[in-house]
Amino acid sequence: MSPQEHYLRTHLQPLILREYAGLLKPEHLVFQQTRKDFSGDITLVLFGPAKRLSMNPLAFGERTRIFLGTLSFEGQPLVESSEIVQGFLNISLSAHFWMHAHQEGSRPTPNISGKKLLVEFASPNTNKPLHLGHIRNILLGMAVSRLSEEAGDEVVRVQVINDRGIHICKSMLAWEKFGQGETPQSSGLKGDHLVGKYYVRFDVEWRRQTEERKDGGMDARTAKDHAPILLEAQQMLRDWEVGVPGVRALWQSMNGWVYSGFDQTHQRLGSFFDRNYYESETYVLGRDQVLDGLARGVFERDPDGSVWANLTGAGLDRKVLLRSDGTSVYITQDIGTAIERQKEWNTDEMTYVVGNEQDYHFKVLFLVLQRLGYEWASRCHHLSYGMVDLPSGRMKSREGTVVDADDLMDEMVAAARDKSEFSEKLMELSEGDKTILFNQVGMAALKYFILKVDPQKRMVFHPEESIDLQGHTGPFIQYAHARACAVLRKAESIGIGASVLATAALPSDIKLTERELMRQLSGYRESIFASHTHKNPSLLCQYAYDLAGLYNRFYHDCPILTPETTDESRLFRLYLSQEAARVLKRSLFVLGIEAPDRM
RNA sequence: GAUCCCGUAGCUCAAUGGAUAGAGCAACUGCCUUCUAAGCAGUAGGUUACUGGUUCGACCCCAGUCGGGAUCGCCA
Repeated sequence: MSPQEHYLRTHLQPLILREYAGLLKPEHLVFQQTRKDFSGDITLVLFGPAKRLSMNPLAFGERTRIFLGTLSFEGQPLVESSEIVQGFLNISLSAHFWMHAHQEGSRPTPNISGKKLLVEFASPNTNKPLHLGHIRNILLGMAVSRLSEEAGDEVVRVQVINDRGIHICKSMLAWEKFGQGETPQSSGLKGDHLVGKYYVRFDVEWRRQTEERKDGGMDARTAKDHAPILLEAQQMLRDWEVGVPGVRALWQSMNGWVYSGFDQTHQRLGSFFDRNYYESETYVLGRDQVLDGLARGVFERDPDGSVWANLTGAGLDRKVLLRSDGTSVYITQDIGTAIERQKEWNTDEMTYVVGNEQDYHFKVLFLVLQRLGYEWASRCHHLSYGMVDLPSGRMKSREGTVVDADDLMDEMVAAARDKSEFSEKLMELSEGDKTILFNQVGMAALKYFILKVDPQKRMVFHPEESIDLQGHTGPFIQYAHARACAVLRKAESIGIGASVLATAALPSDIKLTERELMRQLSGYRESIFASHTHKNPSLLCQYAYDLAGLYNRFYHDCPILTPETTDESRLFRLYLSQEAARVLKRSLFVLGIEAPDRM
């Protein structure tokens, strides 16, 4: 809740108790920011309360309006003006109040919540490099983590790396057959890309064999499912499982290449983990829990020996948990991992950042955990996000339309460089500093592009057009910040530094833009809170964009260091610049975006 | 077939059940000899897929229809 709303609610309480006791409660009041076309800061919607009181909205509004007129804030009238328009009470609060409110609301909650959350994200396979889909996942995971931290929680970041299975065997086999000993060192290829190359190579060979056999008269299904290279890969998986030393050694070295590649990508993205889980270690987990559940009658066993959870009562299907041969399936492992992790970290909440194609899987998983009697299952949350599509539809590795994460970052950074490499403003920067800057700007464009969209929704990425550095973008917000920094630098150079700014006070007269800037600043904490509770970074994106836009307008409307500006206004405007810069930088930080001082 | 998600300007996206549905891109018009023009100001662009319903009020909630996507494996 914003400071202004909180203040009004609190101070309207006496009126409510006195006049409307029993009929109206403070929570029945609905406030919203006043729309642009009307004058006012905050608006009380009159319809709801009026209805509860069986009153005319106008009458209720007028009585409230008069009461508000009697309120004071630190010895001065709280309300500057107010008017009722069509069932809305528009209230302008005093500049004096805004001076207080923006300081109050623009800082994160000071106290630690004591809550510990676990966020699982990224969770790649080790047979190919990361792509745009992973980027969305990772950025969401990092952003919700930071949001939680900003809201006062402790966060544990983890990922589960799918390092075993037929997919990695395919890469390994193809490398053995066609690789001629190629390594990242020998070829200069990034490790994950090298392994991905052999995954593709496998597929090419597999298709070749399939076609060859189809031409030989075999039916398509058999040709594909019994192609020699696939059989070899399956044999390799069996060898891996029993621990054949050669296979294990190759597996370790190829996975090692992939991890060093992933590390580079994560470093550029600014993502990190407190703990990695490897499926090669966790895939055996969960079996015991399932058997235990079976013994307790939570699950049922079919005649063929397979074990099932019957979820039909909850509107879902029956779900197999153990195969008839007693081995685990995917969800078995997830059950085991969740339980293990809860033991290890004892968190208050677990969030899984996973694409919405697994919505059903997580419904089942949480329900099964609940049936097993784990009360914390109700605090598990699937942060489901939509796919990133291309204009042509879904990315398909078969058709080579997958947007590679590293390539994409390179392109964004190159676009940032193209835009301003020869800009006069950056003349004094060294080449090294420019490189850092263009990285910051390019990555900001990419991250903001992803994060500004509601996670739940599918989004479309245009390879050419989406590389945008103007308008509703990350660089726009960075730019507002850099602008403010430039003013502050200049001020400092003429002797108005931070210590002087600390003495800034409200001038006798302020412009609308200055007031709006204070109002926007006052909404920071509320924005963090909303983004955090809804696990939706796009809300914070919108907030930061609005703040940046407002600062740009302020910058345009309110000259600061010019002679005609009075001393008190100059000081105040510098102070507002400092505050805007601070909150912009903080917002960007939570979103995982850097805020350069000049650009 | 069943279930879930989505459908808003030419394009990409906003809008706790509240006022005349907002931004950006693309198009067009202005604004740099003055603190950063990656900016500011403006023009144009809409039957919120469609049909009903709920109510003081619906892009939002409910029912149905149409379109797009996903899931429903002893795959992961």
